[in-house]
Amino acid sequence: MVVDPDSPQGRGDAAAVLPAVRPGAGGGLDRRRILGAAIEIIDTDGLRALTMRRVGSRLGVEAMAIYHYIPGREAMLDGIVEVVIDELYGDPDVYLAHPDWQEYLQRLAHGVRRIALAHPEVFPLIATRPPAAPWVRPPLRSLRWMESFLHTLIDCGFSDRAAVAAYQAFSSFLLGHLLLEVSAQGADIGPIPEADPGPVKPADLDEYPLLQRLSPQLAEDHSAEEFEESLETLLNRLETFGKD
Amino acid sequence: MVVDPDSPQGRGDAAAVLPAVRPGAGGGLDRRRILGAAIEIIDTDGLRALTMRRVGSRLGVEAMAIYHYIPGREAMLDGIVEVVIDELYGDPDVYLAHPDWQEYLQRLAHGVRRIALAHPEVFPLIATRPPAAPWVRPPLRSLRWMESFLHTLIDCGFSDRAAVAAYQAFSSFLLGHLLLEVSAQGADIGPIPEADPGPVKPADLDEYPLLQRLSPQLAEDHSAEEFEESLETLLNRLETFGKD
DNA sequence: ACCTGAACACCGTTCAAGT
DNA sequence: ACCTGAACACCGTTCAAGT
Repeated sequence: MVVDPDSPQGRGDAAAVLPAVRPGAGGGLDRRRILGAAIEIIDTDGLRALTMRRVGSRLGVEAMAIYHYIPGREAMLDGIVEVVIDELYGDPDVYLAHPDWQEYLQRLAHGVRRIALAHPEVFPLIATRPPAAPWVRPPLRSLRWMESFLHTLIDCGFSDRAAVAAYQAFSSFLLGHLLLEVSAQGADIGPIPEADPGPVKPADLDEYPLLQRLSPQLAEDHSAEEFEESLETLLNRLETFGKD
Repeated sequence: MVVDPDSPQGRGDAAAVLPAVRPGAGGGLDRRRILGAAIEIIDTDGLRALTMRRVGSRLGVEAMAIYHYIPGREAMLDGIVEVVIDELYGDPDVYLAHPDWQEYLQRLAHGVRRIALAHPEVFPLIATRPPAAPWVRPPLRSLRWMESFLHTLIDCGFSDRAAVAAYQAFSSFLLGHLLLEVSAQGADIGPIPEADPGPVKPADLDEYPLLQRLSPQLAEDHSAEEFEESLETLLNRLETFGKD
């Protein structure tokens, strides 16, 4: 039909919209700076816009220069995931001593949620990249956070098994909720930021009387309250794990 | 690479000799057959191997022929998601009258789980493709299933609001659990089916004493039981929604 | 009516060469 | 030491042309 304006070959000026991080002179390339540029590109133009060549040009450099710091595109994606979840370490709300494990998990959950909402286009990557080991679960997919998580719970009297079960249940909760939340706000940027077609072509809804009746309620966004409620329920459930 | 041995028999000259009698028999290309080939490619070689050219060659046809049935790669991905979740309709365990909503949700959940495990490389697509409307939630992302879901619950005495809340909670549960489950079994095929590096380089674990101690337990796979348990918990929680 | 050949713009990645 | 130019093998997609 019509050429997709945000497809890679579209306009190329898109690169011009984002000012190069450090025009020309560029003080030294490094892994961290490259990953930062990549994350900015994803945040503004979506995953599909992430290209070795484009990351290079954002840094005032040819694509090939990147290979001196990061051994390829796959490694870049892994690095992006790592950098984004590491933002948790800079979050004073999370990285602190906590009175009890409930408080710890509350802060941790909200910290991860903040990250997901700040980088909605990156979160699917966090959710689906293969983890370092099969027992490392997204979205808390760093050994450091796993250690912290398990340590805190065991310190609070959880048995080893209960702590492990809690990690798994907590991961599944966060993954489901947050992926749903970012996907609802249009992650993966499907077609185009084109004319909003309204809430689904009404024609489609004709065959679904219930959807038609409920679509106003379906469209209401209660994700924040839902998150709090489900988190509360989860914590209560974990409490029963603790005593085994 | 190598010609696929179970691709449509014979050069397609047969189709030239025999005028297409029945679309979808032997030689005729159609949307459904194309999507089927695409799904087989993903199942066997992963998402990254899915290429217009490769789908074409699997069907004994040039890549460009596909564009007469499907308007591009994005549309193909959407079609794949649609076809895979539509497998639910063929599942007699699911598509049946049910004594109560608990039974219905149980069967539905297990049906979706079966699909996820049958197509672990497709599930991330189901999880992350932008849905038709923001209120359509993966993985139950078809209007038809949403209608069925809401209808069943409302028939069982749920209020409109409670039914909607149940749909959302159910979606989040399925998404979290199943994405975790398929990602643990190595979805998104990271680098290559190369030499298995064992369960994480032991060097990494040196700094994480707890992970070291718990790694045997972390590696145990209890996903099936966890699924049952969490589903049970969810159903109990939904029961409290019902009375509002 | 249905498919193809050739072409285009863009990829990731390599490697020898430049500074 | 750090980056680039040129090249290669692959993409998705178009369009006019073949049968």
